[in-house]
Amino acid sequence: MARYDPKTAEPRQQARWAAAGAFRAPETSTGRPKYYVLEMFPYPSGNIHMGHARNYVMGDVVARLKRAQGFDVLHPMGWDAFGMPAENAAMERGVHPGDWTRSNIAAMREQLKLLGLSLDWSREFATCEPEYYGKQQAWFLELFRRGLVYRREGTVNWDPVDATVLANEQVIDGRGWRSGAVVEKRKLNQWFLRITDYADDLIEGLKELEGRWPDKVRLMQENWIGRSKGLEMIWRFAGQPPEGFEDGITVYTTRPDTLFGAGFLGLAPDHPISQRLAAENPEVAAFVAECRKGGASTADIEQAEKIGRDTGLRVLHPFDGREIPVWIANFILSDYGTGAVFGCPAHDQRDLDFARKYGLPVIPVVRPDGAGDDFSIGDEAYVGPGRLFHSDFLNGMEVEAAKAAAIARIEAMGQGAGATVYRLRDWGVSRQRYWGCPIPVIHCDACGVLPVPGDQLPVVLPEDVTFDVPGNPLDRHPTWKHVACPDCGGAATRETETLDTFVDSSWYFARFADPNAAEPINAAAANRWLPVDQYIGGVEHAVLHLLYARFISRALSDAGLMSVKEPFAGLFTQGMVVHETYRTADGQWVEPADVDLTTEAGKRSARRLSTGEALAIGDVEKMSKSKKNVVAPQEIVDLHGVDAGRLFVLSDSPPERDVQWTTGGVEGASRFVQRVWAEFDREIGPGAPDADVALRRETHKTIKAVTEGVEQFRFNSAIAKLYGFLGALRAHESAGGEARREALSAFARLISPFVPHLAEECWTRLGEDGMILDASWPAFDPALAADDEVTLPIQVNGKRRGEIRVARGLEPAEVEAIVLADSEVLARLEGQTVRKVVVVKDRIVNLVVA
RNA sequence: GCGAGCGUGGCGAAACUGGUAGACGCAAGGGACUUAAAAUCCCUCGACUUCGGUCAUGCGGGUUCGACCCCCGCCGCUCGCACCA
Repeated sequence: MARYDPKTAEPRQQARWAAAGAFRAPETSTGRPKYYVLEMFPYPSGNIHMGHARNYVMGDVVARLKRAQGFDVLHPMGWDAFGMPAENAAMERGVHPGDWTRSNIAAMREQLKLLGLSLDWSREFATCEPEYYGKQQAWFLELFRRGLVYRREGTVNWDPVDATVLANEQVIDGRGWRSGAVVEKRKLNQWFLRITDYADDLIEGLKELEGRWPDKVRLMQENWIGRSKGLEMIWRFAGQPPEGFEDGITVYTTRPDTLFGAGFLGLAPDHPISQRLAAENPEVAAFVAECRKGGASTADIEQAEKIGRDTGLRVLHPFDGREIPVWIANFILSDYGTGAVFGCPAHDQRDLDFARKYGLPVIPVVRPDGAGDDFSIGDEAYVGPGRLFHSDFLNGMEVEAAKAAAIARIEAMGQGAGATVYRLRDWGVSRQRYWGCPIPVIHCDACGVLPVPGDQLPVVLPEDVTFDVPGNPLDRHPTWKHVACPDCGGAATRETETLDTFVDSSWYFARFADPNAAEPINAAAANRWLPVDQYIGGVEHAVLHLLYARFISRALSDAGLMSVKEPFAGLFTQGMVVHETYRTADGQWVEPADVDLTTEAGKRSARRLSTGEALAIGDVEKMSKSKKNVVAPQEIVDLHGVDAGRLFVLSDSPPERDVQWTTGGVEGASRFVQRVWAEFDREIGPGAPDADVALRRETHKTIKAVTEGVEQFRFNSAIAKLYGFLGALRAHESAGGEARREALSAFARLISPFVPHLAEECWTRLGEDGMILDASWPAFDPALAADDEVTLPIQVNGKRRGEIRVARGLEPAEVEAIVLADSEVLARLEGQTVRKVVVVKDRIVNLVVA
């Protein structure tokens, strides 16, 4: 009996698949239903790690299942190839970002191909090539014409050392992640995409995704968009208004019911009125500067004390005419609502803290049921339900009714209207960087901002750039930006900013439908393949990529480029691959390949193979180069074969959870591979009636369980069933003939999504001519998948006291009769009276005794 | 602070809709084969036990014939958002 040798079998099968062009998705419909499986495409950092591998293997399992179930499957791969690391490499090592990126792609493509994934490589593309980003420029200009792209001044994170804008994620504790410099807030003219136009639609769309997207991700998106309903109203000045603000101060509130409790009006330090006052009064200017000093990091905000300054301005309460003081306060956000609030200290904790500090009035206007007129506020604002009091025409109403009444009154007075506001901001897409998609516009002093004419697209990045000084290489390039104005022909300049790389990944799934189309999106192909039926990736993109892609799909659909607004019908967010960490006494990290683990008296210890020194076993953490706790796919392929690695990353934990990589675990998977082969390598005997029937039952049960497991993303459970089935094959070793043949045929097909190379070898061993890839998914016979006898546990007062075997489907009354006549059961009861018998069909019997 | 999720053997975990808790794997222990080792195969493996059982799914209550599962209150961990008016 020959051992199974993955080293020869795996390349053999991969060559077979490649020769057959097996994974090319059909260009035209075959009449079979379509299925689009996609994993979030990788950034070409240079190496495929186990986290990537697990992600793609999950997609591969789905792709192979769907193919076997008779779908036309599209399962493509590409590269999210623009971005900062390539420029960092250029700065640190003098290599061109394009060369660095393309050689990384080549290396990673080779590593990926080791995994035996059923990918349609004919559709591969990288977003850094003009063939892709040129099409992106084309649709960008279409959105520009439709008013979804605009330019305005916005506040950005500016890194003064690298001389570039940083995304929020790249600011860590107020410092640039690369330079370590304290990040400044700067106002810059920036390009924005009008994602807020789609805020409602993006929320509404989430409802349709219920059940196919994780609740968590839908909730995160909903919270990120942050829709809230309330009242926007004007407070008129008492006395002389400041120049230019004659109308009053507009505030937004979600608690118009508490208007009678107003204690002050608060302005953000950046509010135009604050700015105006600061310009006139150095003391106010000093205060505003003080507010800004706090720093933008979350920790700073948490620590920051509430500070404020009375402006001396007074506004009139719309209902009772009281004069209300106007303060500038550091805790009011300039970019939410209107940047101004009315403070109701009795019913808002922040307002209460502020009012107590500065001696402002605290007027309770909502009291809980049962509280009297003396209901007052201590250190805690009352935010619960109740009825209004101290509130004139609102008195006695419940909160919701009072909100509606207050809004109606303000509307009738012409001082405001009900309003909906969002937390979501428009998407700032400008980056002062080289390695990105050039924004295809031209600035002309005479004609303004103009789109690059269609026949001049793509606007291609210049190759000859330098990275020896900080800042944007495009901006200092000697010739690239100087062009003739497309309108007047005069001297003009190109936009030197590039697009946020999240734009690149917001439509690639549509480009995969036809990656060579002349137009950005081949509508017919996109409409045929989209939406992506199953999208798989990390949860870290819950509100970034996944929100942007939903927005861009809507915008492109509205622009007529395709007609699928919701790009990802199903989403699965997978967990990471984590590994123990090891370090030497002097704190150096040691890679797992150099570690020898032993267990003695239940205590695990680690030694460094190369030096023999003792190592400390550290926490289990996400695999990372810095902690050296990485395992390269190549290592696993060399040691155990890729099938064992594929099996292990899916078998040990549920796919949404992190999986801990252990050598023991892969060895276990490798043993399974060997045992499966050994089972297929045995001759099929004549059989024995009892064993044949028993094996057939196991076969059909397994088909049912594994199919359901894979379809529901319970890969670990499905694999456990497959392990169990191998046990059944061995337990019923006398089974033979058709029963065994049926069992092995089903087994080979059931394991094929997980260990496709082994499955092909087994298929051939069974005497099949074709590839298992072309075999259909096994079907189960429901009658065989269920036993005809069941074991019913017998409980007495809820404790298990015995069991009986009865025919499946036996009616409760009959079961009851059998149980009550059972001598063992009667002996158990010791003469106690049975007061009640609970029988759940095919499940359990419970006797309730006195 | 707000929101969401999780908590089960030495470890990763299973348990469909409230119905035999711990499937499957890892580690460990014992045995077979071997001159020996590796590999392979077989057995044991939640705790306690007077071997009848008893106790066990973070803790404390509750609902139910019956609770890992539902409800209430705690504790712990993870993630997201964070002065959002």
